[in-house]
Amino acid sequence: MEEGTSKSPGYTAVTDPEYCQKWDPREDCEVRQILDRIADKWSLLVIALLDLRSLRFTELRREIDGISQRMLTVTLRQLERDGLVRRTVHPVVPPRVDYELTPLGATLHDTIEALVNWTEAHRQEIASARDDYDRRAAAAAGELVDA
Amino acid sequence: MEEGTSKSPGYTAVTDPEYCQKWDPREDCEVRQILDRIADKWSLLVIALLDLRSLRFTELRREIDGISQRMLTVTLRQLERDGLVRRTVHPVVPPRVDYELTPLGATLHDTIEALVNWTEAHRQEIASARDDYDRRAAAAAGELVDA
DNA sequence: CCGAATCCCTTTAGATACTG
DNA sequence: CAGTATCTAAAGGGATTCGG
Repeated sequence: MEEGTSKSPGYTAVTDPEYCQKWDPREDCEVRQILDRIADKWSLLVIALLDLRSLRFTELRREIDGISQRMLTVTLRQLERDGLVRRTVHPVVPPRVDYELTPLGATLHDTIEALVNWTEAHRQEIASARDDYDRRAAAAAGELVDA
Repeated sequence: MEEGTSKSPGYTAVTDPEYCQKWDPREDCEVRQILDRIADKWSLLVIALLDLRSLRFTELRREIDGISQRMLTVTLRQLERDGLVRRTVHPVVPPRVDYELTPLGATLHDTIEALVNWTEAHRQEIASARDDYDRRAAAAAGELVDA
């Protein structure tokens, strides 16, 4: 166990201090901080859409059903700050702001695609797992009433 | 463009109605619903840890710095409901509850590893992008004061 | 008109005390 | 030990307003 680097690059023993430090949320720009940004409800959606083609603010808003203007603005600013998205303001009337992935943002393509594909591949299993769980929970609640 | 399935399985044109419906957050167990669960701050961390080995409640709590008991409980319940995590209660004193990935949960290994590896590989770029952004923002604020 | 900043209110997360 | 209950803090959504 002295080495343990060949099999799984990002994974080591849970008790490995280096592993724990890497995940420490207090360190600036450590894995947790970045993961919290990427693994975000809206960020992921924005990146997935911009990976197809560059879009305007309103186009994104229309595509992402349920997002508020405020959260779209906030999300885009965070992604811009992290260098994943480029924001281009066209000084025209009416105003036009285009958003596109930067080269860095584009490197997320494979990763996000993998995530989306996994989700699509397993949604039926998850749906039935939820049904099972809910049915059991309902049954357990029924027993409590009986008792 | 009639086919368009060879290159990128999960990706189609933004205006494709099927693509849009797939992402509709109102549909039960559609992609968005599942993605919101997987691509969650704590869920991802829990799954990554359980992918190494099964852990007890308190072990998870200790490993995931910053998580509250409540959010760990909530997260684990959601993952259990979705069939990704199995919860085993040992009827002993003091009580002992073990959490492990189900076979379904284990299939997330590659995907999550890819996400973690991407994060590790690009954290420097993101850190400098943030510095750039913040320095520019500060400079812009300075100009406003001057003006 | 579009993009975004602001205000207000609701929902959710986080901290802590308590229980089987 | 492994949670639940409760309270407080913060994030998110909606409507309005403003600047270009």
